[in-house]
Amino acid sequence: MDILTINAFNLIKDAFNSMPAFTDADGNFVSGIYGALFKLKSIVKAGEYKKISVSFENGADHELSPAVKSQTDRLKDILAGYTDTALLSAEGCDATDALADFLEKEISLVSPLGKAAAVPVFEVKTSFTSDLSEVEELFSKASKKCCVSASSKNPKDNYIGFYPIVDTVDAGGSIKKKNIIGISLCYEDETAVYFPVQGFITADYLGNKLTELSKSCNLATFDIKSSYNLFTPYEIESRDYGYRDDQSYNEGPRCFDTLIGAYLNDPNKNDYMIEDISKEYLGLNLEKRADLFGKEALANADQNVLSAYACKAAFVCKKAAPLIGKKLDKDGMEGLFYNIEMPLSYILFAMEKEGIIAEREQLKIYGDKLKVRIDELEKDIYSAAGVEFNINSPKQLGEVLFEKLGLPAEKKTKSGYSTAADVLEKLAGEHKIVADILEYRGLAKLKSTYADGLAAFIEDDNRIHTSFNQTITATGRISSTEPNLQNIPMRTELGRLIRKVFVPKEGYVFADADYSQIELRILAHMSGDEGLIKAYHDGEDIHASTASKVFHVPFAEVTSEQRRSAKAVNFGIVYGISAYGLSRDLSISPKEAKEYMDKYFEAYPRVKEYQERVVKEAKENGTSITLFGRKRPIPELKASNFNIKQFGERVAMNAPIQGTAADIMKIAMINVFFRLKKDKLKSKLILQIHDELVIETAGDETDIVKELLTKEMESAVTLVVPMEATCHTGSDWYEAK
DNA sequence: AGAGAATGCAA
DNA sequence: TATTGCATTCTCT
Repeated sequence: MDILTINAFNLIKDAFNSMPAFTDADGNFVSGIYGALFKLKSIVKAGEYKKISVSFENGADHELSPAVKSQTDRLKDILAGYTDTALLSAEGCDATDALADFLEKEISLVSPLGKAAAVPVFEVKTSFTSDLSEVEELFSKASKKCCVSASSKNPKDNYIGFYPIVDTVDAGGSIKKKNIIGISLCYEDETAVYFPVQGFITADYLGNKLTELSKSCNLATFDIKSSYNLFTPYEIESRDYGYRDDQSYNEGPRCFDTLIGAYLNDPNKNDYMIEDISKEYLGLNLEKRADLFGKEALANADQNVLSAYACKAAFVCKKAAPLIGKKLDKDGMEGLFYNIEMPLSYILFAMEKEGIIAEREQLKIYGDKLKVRIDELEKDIYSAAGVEFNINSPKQLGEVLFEKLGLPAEKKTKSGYSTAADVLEKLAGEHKIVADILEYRGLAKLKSTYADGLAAFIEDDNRIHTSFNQTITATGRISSTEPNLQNIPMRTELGRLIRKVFVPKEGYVFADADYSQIELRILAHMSGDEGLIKAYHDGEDIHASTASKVFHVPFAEVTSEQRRSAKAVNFGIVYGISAYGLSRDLSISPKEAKEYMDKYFEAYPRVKEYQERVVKEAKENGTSITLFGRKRPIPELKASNFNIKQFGERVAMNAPIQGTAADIMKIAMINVFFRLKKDKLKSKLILQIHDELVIETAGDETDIVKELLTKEMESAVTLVVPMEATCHTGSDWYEAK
């Protein structure tokens, strides 16, 4: 009777809906929590009830918006912090002053300023329309309002923001289909409008409108790659030349991807969401897409909510683009952005769209073959162990090996025994089960990740369409997901056979070209080391040459063992070496490894100077930089923790080299792509694997493409050492590599 | 369900 | 106690 039970969901919902929403510094809604805590405090203070109980029971979960749900969860966490945990139980806790004080304190914590305050809000008016004549008129207005003169310098402060709404739906296997269900347009500060794909307003229609706009206006969006299936910007459509190291991007209208720009400005982040860009560059809290729509298909979303969201996003693109651009300019990355990354985004789109044929039946046969052997090994392992257990579980495997069988353990990981391959290899002599486990592991990996894994990505056109991601890596490399086609096995013959399922279409072959030691050549260039440069000019085997210098033996007398060691040292140098790391790689003592390194630096003194220089500069500027101006901040260098600082130093040594290699490959891709286009060849660029490009080549174009590919890669950049690329052709990827 | 750890594949 | 990634499986929350 004296107890009041309050439902938290209703509390949050009422509070959230009855006042202007605001968020915390991370962009999460907290106004519902704020209101709920405030109401609770009032009730406690009023003293009408002796006991208070907050219930988190909820019968209609699916009807709640994600924003309400997440705030309710957070409220639960907050209230769980109260000393009397009966607050959350049915009995309830006493409505004391202590509870009121606790609530008061929590109220002050739900805002970044220590008190709740409304944050800046979007002042843009939003609407939507599917009326053809209205849409026509709006596009025409946009075009007039944002027209950029083709002759005079582009001020780059006036953008038409657009934001496509893309719905992702499962299409079986691991395949996801992406549908554009509308786009929003923002061409003035005050208003934005959303055009749902509907009736006469088709995706094609909207795409053509955008292409038209791109002829005369600067367009800004977020993740432009995802809108290329809607439209091709005029600058791409009309382009017939490769990379240009000039400022022609200052003339004529350009497209601006705020995602790519934000990535270049801060490449260390893991993800770039438009909400973050809104917050960071404009100080505006754009609602998180997941908060508004949850996991529901956007096609079913409330048109008003979707429209408002899309409009605000377009507004963010319009307003953030000039600011992102200004920062790029200030940091000397405008050229990198306009001359490399923006055109590259289209190339990646085209490569994804093209895809690569994977033969389903061959993959199945391969997988079945693996299965036979896996089953055999499984049986042997169980009988040797005396129990059946999950071999894939490091925990269970560790128990079997190190407790049941009593093999000597190296307790290495946080959660128990390490069963990593290098540990197991050392135990191979102890028990015959170990070799079986290693073989089992290898085959299971091939089956699950490659045989079965890849098969799930084969679409109706018999092709795998990977995603190339341009804004993931801290160094400027591209990455590949769903599936990752940049880590198809190569080292072992059995694994390498997977590549046989990747074949060109009828009448075509693969042309596969890779750079020869691009990173070491870049090191030679950037360090200016005469010995390294000379070795490359003389066309020497660089690892043998290094071995000759490090071990002080004539070039002709270098043993294969010495060459192998030298190769490992060369790799280590590129990664930012430590004696311990090298010793582990070569299975030698750290002392010996240190000697190798000292001799290496004696042989190539400018390399040592170079490494010291880049670390010093990185410490001064807080960033590393590539030949083409790509920057990577290295906050680790300021750390007080020795290991973290050491890591920062290795990063400072590696990032300019790996990053420059990435820059060069991107330039080569631009040159290759637009050369194929200009020469109207049927052959298409389909894969990039960091230092390797694959072209699906029409049979009658084989010689031309081989020549073109090699030449464009080798001449992408001119360094003090020659760039060398080797091209092979074949009727599958295995043969072509 | 989602996160993190362990493992292993590539350049 | 070497650089950059991504996928799978297991395990815990």
